[in-house]
Amino acid sequence: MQAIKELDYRPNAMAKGLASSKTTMVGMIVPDLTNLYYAELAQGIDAVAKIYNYSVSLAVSDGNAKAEREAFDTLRSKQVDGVIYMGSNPSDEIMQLMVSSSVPVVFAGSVDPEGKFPSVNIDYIQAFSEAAGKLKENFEDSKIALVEDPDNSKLSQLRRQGFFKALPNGKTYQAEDEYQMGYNLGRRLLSDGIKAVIVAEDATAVGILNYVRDNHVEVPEDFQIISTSDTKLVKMTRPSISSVTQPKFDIGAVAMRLLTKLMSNQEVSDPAVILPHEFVLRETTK
Amino acid sequence: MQAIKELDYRPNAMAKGLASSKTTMVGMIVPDLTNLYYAELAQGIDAVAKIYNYSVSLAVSDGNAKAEREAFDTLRSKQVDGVIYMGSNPSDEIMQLMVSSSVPVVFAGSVDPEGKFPSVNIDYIQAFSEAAGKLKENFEDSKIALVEDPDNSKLSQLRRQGFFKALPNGKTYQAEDEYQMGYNLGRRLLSDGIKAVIVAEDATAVGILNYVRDNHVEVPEDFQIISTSDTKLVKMTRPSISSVTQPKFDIGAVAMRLLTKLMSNQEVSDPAVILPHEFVLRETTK
DNA sequence: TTGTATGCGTTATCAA
DNA sequence: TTGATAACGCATACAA
Repeated sequence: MQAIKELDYRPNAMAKGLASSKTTMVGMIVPDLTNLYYAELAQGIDAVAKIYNYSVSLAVSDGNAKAEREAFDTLRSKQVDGVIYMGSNPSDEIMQLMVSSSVPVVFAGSVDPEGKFPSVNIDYIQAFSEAAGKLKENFEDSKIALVEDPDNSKLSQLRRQGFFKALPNGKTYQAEDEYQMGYNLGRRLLSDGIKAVIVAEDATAVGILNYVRDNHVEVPEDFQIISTSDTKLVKMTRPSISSVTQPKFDIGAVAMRLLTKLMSNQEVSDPAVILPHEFVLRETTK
Repeated sequence: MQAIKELDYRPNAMAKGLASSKTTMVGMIVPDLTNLYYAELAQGIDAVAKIYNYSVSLAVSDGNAKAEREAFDTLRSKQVDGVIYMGSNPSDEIMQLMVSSSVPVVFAGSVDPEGKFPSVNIDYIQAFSEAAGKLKENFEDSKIALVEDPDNSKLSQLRRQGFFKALPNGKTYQAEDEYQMGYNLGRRLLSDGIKAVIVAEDATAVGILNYVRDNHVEVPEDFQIISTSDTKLVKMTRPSISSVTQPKFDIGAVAMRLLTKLMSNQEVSDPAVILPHEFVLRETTK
């Protein structure tokens, strides 16, 4: 203890890792850090990683299959003890890699299409069904649309399932998760006579809102919007956007906690954790 | 090559690291991932880290001295080959740790108070002076305010220096980098008769804008706003916010590139890189 | 060029 | 309980 002070000794993590075959490092695969949804998940992940003394190795996947694969590969070569996967549409390729890799994986705010991995999510079907229900009161089905990712991911399917459960005759539109894509879509929505939308991604929702407002349509009088991630964004617009809320920080935190259990071979009672969502009424609905 | 395929052999990064005393891992200290300014820097960092085959180990510092210290400590124990520091106000503590640690450090979008480390930034004095100049045309000095972080960091000093260079009789207000803090400050600004503000942080700027608008003040007619980070946020508000633009992705990228040079002991010609900024006129100024 | 031993800083094993 | 020693998987230096 004396010497440890005097020499400012610090254990060498690599030697430790080599000998114990544990790195106390987890990989975090994330599509895009500038997407606030994932950023907030990441904060939750980081927070509990700290508590359990894990470092987190970042791997931005851009949501494309190749980068995703490479991200997972470098994580593996780094001998991470586990990985948190985020992404709306995991490629078949990475799914295969993951199942065959033997490192524990948990999905955070992302749905595993085959249900092979533990995951933490909200009940998307229920959430989208409820959101659709709010709009049903004011408009006929055919005037209400779901704006979803162009991918045909399991997540998209769940959202659609919930949406159609409440609105069997609702419409669907595709737009990538970008502000400008939403803005561009606004034109089509208006010309198609759509009166209300549920939007899968916040940035897209803001884009739609701005297009609609820029074209002098009154919100919520003549057009209503419900967003479904409830990031900081939707509180910053005017009118502010009503939204399904998700406990994003907690989703990340619980996912990471789950992973720590897996990494220490503890039993996991329920591998598919569902956290509660809510609905916040703001100014784009009434 | 045959065997490498058959056995799906992957080199063990730890053994490699132990033997070569290189980890091909860099640490990234970031105050808050949900701050889009840092998120965009991080994307730039990650992009060139990939190119040079470095992994990046994430360490969220919350901008507080203790967490910052711990972040740096765990990075060191992980034997990272270098670290990218981000943060508006590095504590004395971490500065000391860094100088005494012998691992290469570069500051990205963050100013080193003592100029001891290589860094990548814009010319804050110039940028804030120019921004202030735009407002000077329309209002008298005493009606124009700089909204800055409450910390008295070197960065804040530079901003102030630029601001006062153009507006010797300008005012200053403090607000933490949060939407709500900006919103709250809005009240004081209006009651003090302020007519135009330059805001150091985007989220704060949006808060001010919304307060002002919510209280039926016309923007830009009766109140003008200039933001200075130009994150996605400022394009999403209505009116959209005029802003000093920063090449955030590039700042991160160049910082990481610089770090790779340092890590391979190459000479670095200019350790304090200044990247060009611009000004984008949007709807909160005229 | 190809092969062989030694060291990297720990953990883990086994003996004392 | 303590102490010595063999892995851990790769680099590196040296010998063949």
